[in-house]
Amino acid sequence: MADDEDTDVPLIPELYKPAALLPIAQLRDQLLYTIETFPVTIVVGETGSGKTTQIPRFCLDAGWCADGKQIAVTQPRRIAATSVAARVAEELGTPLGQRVGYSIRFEDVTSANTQVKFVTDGLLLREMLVDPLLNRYSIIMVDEAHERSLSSDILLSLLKKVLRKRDDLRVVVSSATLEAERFLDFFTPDEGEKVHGKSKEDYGKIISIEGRTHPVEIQYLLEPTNNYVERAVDAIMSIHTSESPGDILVFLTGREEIDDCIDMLSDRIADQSPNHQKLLTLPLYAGLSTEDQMFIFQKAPPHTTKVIISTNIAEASVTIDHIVYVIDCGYVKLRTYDANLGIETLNIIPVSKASATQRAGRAGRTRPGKCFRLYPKTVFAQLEEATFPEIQRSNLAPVVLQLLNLGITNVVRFDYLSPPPSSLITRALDLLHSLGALAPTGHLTKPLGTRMAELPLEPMLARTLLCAATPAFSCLDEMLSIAAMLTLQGNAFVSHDGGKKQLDAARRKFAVAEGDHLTLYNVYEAFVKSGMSVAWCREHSLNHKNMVKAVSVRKQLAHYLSRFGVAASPLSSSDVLRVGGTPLAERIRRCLTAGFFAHAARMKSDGSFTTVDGKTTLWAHPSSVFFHRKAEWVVYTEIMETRGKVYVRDLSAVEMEWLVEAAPEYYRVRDGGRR
DNA sequence: GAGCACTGC
Repeated sequence: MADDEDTDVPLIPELYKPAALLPIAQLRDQLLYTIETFPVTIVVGETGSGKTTQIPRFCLDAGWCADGKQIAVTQPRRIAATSVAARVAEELGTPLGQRVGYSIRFEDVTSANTQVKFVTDGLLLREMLVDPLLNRYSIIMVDEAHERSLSSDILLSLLKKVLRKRDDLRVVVSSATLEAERFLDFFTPDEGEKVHGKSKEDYGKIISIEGRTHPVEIQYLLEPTNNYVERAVDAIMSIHTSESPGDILVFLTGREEIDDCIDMLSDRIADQSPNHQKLLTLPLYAGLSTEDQMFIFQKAPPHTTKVIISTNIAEASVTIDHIVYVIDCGYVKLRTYDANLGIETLNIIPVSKASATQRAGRAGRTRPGKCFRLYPKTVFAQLEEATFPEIQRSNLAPVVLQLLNLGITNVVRFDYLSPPPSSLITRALDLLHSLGALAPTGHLTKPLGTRMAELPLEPMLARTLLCAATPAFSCLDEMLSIAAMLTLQGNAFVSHDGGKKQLDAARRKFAVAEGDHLTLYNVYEAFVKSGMSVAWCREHSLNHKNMVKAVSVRKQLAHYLSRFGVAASPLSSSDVLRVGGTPLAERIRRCLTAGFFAHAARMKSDGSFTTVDGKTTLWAHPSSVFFHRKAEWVVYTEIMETRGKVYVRDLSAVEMEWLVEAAPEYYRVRDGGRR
């Protein structure tokens, strides 16, 4: 099997099946007819239907690339784009990167001969800045659209606009059943309206493809439970003692629950007789190092049942073969954004029916399976049909900035698949205005606003980086490293052997009194000096894969800046440390203030912080140097509420005067009693 | 005092 040998891909995708055996083969002619006839085709297909690999092949064979045009297939995740491209290339018997290729951030495996290109949806969005009508493509297929990710939603809106201008383009949207009608309605013209001579009826069509999964028997609890972790342990033990042997996948919501579950399970296993079939429990969540994640793919030893206890990562991002039993707690941890407070919150909420169905399906991939839902059937009936779209619960500043840069001036009346609440858009516009990206006319400022939009960074960080290049701050080299480290979102450090103490000790070695940003800078510098060593990372509890990613991000950011014609000021090495009498470390913190002035807080005597308006109490995240140390004013780069407590991460000590200097208007208005 | 679900440019 090709997939097993594909060492570049860390997680092994679905089992290989000969193309001709897939149910989709029988639908070939109907699919091609629909794509030829209708501008929009909605394909409804379960996982395992072969739609992602076969539809591009059919279109290729039918001549959709004859005139030098390409077929693009978008994926929400990098791993999917690369692994599916590899499979299609193999099926066609061509080397990857020739007729079939992929393009993801930092990796463009395509050539002049490429006809079918797999891309992440975010990357295709960026491509629209250069080629707004996507003229090089004859067909664009948006896969996994039912996941309703921020970028696939925006992409669909933009494709609708492009279709109004290009009658030769075909759009294929692949979706789970429940959302298909919604997608079709979105694309088709209104009643009585016509687009390129086509009315609602002849503009789009839905085609269903059956999957090839095995039946999964579903069982429910009779009564609701208030402790699903305990019930999960009960269910594991009951499968272990009463069902035929088979690997088990358990869905819980987060790391702590997973650890608890494993602890409780090991207590219960200790009671078992030694000659019984054994249980091997393995945690799975994104925060684990790659090596630890790989354990789940290893075959269990003889007479051993694998029990994988996972977050939502196993629902769509990671596919594990040979799972026979699924245990679903019925909840998921989901991020929402409070536009009034500007705070993101991680809440545990009930899953949607679509999610529950997807989770259950994980049991039937290789043979008939069973799914145990840790809630009553009546509860399932009341679940939402689909997960709340990301666009309705996110900080929209990055999206709004991107739309404005694409020339969409009225972001309020933009044709969203699901319009976000206006408070989210207003908040985003306010922020962009305060950062100087937005002119009073509603257009992006030039060059600041357009440059901020082009950088693959959130707006506050983009502005910080652009400020770093100005003579007053002169700290571009340093800020590039800091920005790259910040994109790791707190995942620079990792505990290799589960030792929390070791991790904290490693962190302390790099810590400096000025705060977390300069600490991150020290980590980056030390990593590069180590020769990007794996052993060095292990010794210092650092995630090597992520550190390498920071190096790539830094390179990409530097490339953008040089394209803007922005470079580090040509200071001789003796001048670098002081500019106009200001030391480097202070310039860096002043520069951070210029981008993150809206994220200021003041420390109280008990070690907690208050926001500038005095309304919210914040706590330094335990990973921050200010978890132990004192400061007065700080700016922070990230804020998130978990379990009723608001945590800030990545803090730097600043002076009140710097805040007023950085944003006199912002702070004056606040003193005047806004909000 | 004690901790981030998951993606992506």
